[in-house]
Amino acid sequence: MSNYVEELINSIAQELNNTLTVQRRHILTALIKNRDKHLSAEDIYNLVKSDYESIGIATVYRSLDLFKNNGVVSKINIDDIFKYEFIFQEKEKHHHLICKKCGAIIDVQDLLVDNLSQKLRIEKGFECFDSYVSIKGYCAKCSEDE
Amino acid sequence: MSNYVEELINSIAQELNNTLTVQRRHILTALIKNRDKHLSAEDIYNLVKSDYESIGIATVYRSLDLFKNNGVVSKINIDDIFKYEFIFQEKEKHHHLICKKCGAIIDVQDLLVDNLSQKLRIEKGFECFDSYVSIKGYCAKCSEDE
DNA sequence: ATACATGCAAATACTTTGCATGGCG
DNA sequence: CGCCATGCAAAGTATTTGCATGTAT
Repeated sequence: MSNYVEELINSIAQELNNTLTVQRRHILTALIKNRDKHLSAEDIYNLVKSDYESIGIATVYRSLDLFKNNGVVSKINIDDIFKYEFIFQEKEKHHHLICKKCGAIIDVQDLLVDNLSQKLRIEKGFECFDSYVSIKGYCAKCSEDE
Repeated sequence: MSNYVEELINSIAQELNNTLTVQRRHILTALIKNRDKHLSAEDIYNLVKSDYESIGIATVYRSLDLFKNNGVVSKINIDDIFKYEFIFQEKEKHHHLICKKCGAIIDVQDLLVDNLSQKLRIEKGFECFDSYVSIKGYCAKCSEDE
């Protein structure tokens, strides 16, 4: 495993009061290594199983829930299926373009107005700490094919 | 039922080639009357059941799917549960502020930059036709209580 | 010894499907 | 008649839970 991934995981371990078991480390590793993909609970289960045979699916769900509650992963819904993704920076926005034709999921950032938090606080009194944006349409490739 | 709701349903019937059965009318009515709420499939089932006893849950799911595919309702995911809402205007955006404390769901519009579609087309070649935004945080009331 | 995490299997949603029936052109 | 929508029940998925066991302080 790369030093980078290892360091990242160790810093998360500290955040979680060093409660990172072997299983949880495997799950995090799978998420970090596949940060460009969006994994379902079962995807993660299978990935971990390939080098930690005895993992149970319940542990995967329990761990993902723990990570979600600690802001380590985000649980998103793409076309009626739940997927999990590692959150690299606290403030990173998780915005997706979803192609309705080929199913491609394109990550984008900074779609929202910059001062959104401030605007919401002033106009609505709403204190936001997480946002999720999904935009459906046709990706570049599929638009051409039209 | 108000004339308004009835007219609305009739216009949808036309869009769907007049395939609006009694059951589907009931489901639509429930959705329209509760347009300020976000209903789960079961919520809808129970609402319809109260004045159309024989409705089956499978019909609810099948109808909601039909409506979704015809752009009549949108299926959104709020805190890991699927909810359905009637779409009043073709171009209306489905943007929500979700309070993590009291669970309030506040609809907002025009959160995104105005020229988003154009920007996406130019920068990413992505042709968008629908967007969904969910922002989590504390609503005005719960922020105060902090 | 205590507390908590795990794996397994069973239980629980939630949603979809097969099929016989029914309504409508 | 032929077609499609329906209700019911059964089957599928996806996820959660109970519990005995294991592991680490």
